[in-house]
Amino acid sequence: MATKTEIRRQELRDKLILIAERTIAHDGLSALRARDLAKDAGCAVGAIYNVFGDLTDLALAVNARTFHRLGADVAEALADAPEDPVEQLIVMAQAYHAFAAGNHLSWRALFDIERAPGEAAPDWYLQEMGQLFTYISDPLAVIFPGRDAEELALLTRALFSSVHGIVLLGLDEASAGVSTEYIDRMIALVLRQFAASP
Amino acid sequence: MATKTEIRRQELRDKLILIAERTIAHDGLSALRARDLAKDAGCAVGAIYNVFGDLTDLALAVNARTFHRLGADVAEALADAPEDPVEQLIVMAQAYHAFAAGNHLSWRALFDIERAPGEAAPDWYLQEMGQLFTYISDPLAVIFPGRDAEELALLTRALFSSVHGIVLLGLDEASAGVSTEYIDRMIALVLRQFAASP
DNA sequence: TCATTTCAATGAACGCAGTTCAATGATAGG
DNA sequence: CCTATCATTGAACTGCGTTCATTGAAATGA
Repeated sequence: MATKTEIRRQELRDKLILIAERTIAHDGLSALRARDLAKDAGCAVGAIYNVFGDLTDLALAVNARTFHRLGADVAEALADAPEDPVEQLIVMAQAYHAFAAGNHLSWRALFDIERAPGEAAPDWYLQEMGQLFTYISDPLAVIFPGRDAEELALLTRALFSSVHGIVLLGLDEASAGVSTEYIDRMIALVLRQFAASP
Repeated sequence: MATKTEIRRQELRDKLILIAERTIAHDGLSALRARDLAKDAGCAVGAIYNVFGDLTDLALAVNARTFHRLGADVAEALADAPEDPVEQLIVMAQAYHAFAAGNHLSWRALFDIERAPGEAAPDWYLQEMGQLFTYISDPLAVIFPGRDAEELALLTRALFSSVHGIVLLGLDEASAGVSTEYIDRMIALVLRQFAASP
């Protein structure tokens, strides 16, 4: 049964995630502080630890939502993309870039939580990642019909990592607002060049 | 004149950098603690702040040395590389990977110090980065003789970022020791494919 | 050489984090 | 309605980077 306590727990959980989401988006992961969180949520600091193991667990809950939004953005871009598989790759990669640029601090938080060495990635992470990889490998299979599954998987990972690297280093020095255009050009350059000779 | 005080200052500086280098290499940037440092160096905690503005300055001094070692490794690999420009790119990228894998925590520290938004990157960073970019753009100019300077610069940045991304995400899940081989294969795949149609 | 000034070295103390836990208060079951 | 249970509380604990009044050594000039 759903006891009164359980309901309050769930409500506090949701409220904390919402506040943490706002905090991370505005001021970054490092601005997530237990006392501020408690004040904003109208609860005691200890209450946070009844609902989350620690602040990292809360941040991971936020990351799960962020990753989900990211996946949705990429999926939407793919749905509106032309049929040409190379253009599909470019559109998705630029959607990835647009999300990272428009949600910079939230996106950074996705990678700024280091899990202990040897610890497996969370399930939702693998899930969403697998979805993204499918979006990529489908057009790749059209572009490179001769390659076997293992090579396609390697290509998929490699391309995702490449786009991620371009966006990561590009946004790092995006103090001037100039670089957004350059990042999109780099993405298109790499992907077009990459797919030019099947 | 070199006063006794200045000599002691310099000696302490060097000793602290050495200890910090060891600490970061063994246990990562987050293991750099003022009190441990002082104990290991045989000085008071306050003495650290006579020589470095704060612990970040010390970590940056370590990073400068790490980046220099990285540049030297890549340069050495390039010196031993065959004449074919594509192979040169691959050899350098794999040397980058080898350095990152063999100096994982030190290499991570290069990117884990976030500078304040709007703040320019340190001079030594731009210097070494420019050197690396030259190593890349030279073979690229041979592979793509038709492209103009701006496009070559963009290609250079894009390729560096791509390799960086492949190594970064690859090493992240290198809990199992399997992935080293996969990372090298992804690098070769991307670079060969990229350079296949000039 | 010695007196005096100057400035480096010290480490206890400060502020600010995350996290804990004994005391308190509300809730669920009889 | 009573009572056992368990959630909630916030002061206290720990550990961190950093500071600063005090101490002591080094440089300076007579």
